[in-house]
Amino acid sequence: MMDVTGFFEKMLASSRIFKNKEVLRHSYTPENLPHRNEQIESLASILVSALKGETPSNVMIYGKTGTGKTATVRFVGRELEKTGERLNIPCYVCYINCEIIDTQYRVLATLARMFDRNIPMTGWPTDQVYSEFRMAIDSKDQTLIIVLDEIDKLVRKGDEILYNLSRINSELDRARVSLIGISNDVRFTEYLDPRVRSSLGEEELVFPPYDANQLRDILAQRAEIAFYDGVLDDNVIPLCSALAAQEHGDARKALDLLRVSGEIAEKENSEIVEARHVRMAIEKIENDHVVEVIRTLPTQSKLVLFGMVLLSRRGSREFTTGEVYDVYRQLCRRVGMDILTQRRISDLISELDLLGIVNTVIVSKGRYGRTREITLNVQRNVVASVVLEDFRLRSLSKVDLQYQAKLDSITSQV
DNA sequence: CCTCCACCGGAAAGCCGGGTCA
DNA sequence: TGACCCGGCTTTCCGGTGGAGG
Repeated sequence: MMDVTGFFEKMLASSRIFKNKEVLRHSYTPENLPHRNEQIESLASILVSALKGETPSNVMIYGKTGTGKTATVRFVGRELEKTGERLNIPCYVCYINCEIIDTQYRVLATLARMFDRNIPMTGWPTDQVYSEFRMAIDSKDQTLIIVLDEIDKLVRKGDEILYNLSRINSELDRARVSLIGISNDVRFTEYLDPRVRSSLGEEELVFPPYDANQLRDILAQRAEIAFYDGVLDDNVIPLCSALAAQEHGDARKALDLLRVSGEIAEKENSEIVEARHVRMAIEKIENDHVVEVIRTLPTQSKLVLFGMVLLSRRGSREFTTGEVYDVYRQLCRRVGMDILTQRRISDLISELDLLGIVNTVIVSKGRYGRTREITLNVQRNVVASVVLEDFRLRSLSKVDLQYQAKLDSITSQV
């Protein structure tokens, strides 16, 4: 039997990089938020009504991912609750992520459960859940701030819930409710009932992306807690910030980059994190992303992609829609899948282009027609190994080489 | 200058699984 | 429960096209 305790201790002791890695995760809400004072103050000035026993206006918050929307709301919400407690004025902030809780029923059930009501996962009429929730909160004089993060995800399934929540105050005697909606899509309100839209958008806050300098401050602040002193090379944080700033000023990406850089350094038992680790991290993140994208592709698209891998192993790097379609058809027969039309495959290829997995250019070869010229944009072996994970395509791995020979003989004849 | 290749890409309709409503 | 609807995927049909070769 292995000495497990010693094993873990050894691993822990060998980590000379991270002091507290949790700080670099998205879920962490820091003690203060650099470069968000303006937004914090605006939000606080709206929510302060709650401490005066009034109903705060509803707020819509817009901003791209990684601009600190959620962190700011969490932060201000926490301060509000703390202050309320101190002054003995009950204020509660209910945070709901609509990407996970994405139906009217589940939102109401989750809210009601926060007030200790027992609601079954499913089965009750929605009205009943609603009134259960209403009674739960109306039991005493209090202010409730309901935060609906990623609210656009909820709206796709109908705005009834928003309508109900936005007019709930008229059915309450003692409690007060106000809503905060968070969205990264500015246009989502277009699909709303005008009444809901105006009620929800009483106040609006916009979170601009961070620039490189701001990101640097954010990273520096977190790095201090996350890393041991002196393990970060001086140019690591500027590099991470600059790279993330190029890419839409997303603080989440910057933090990921920093964390992965540290993980890589740790794995290779390096004493310090250097610029080269950051560059490796970019590659790893990029690669993981590509793998994930390919993995979640429909099987048909994977087959098309696999055909492209085979084609690209041949002499020339680029190939046409027609060539891809021919190979694709043969692969379909091999694995016993339905053959889609060329029109459809053409669309699948466009999607792959959009995803950045391939590059396509429409070229005219005069007499020999007009077609897309396609090049693979990712490593062949990565594509092949991920595609072959698909259980319907397993049989291809054996076929691969013989097939390659056959393909070569066909193309050499032409 | 015209032809004609090999495909592009829009429009519309069919199919299918899932959800809704009376 | 069955009628109905919806959205995603796919097929069918078809007009459109840049440029090598005649």
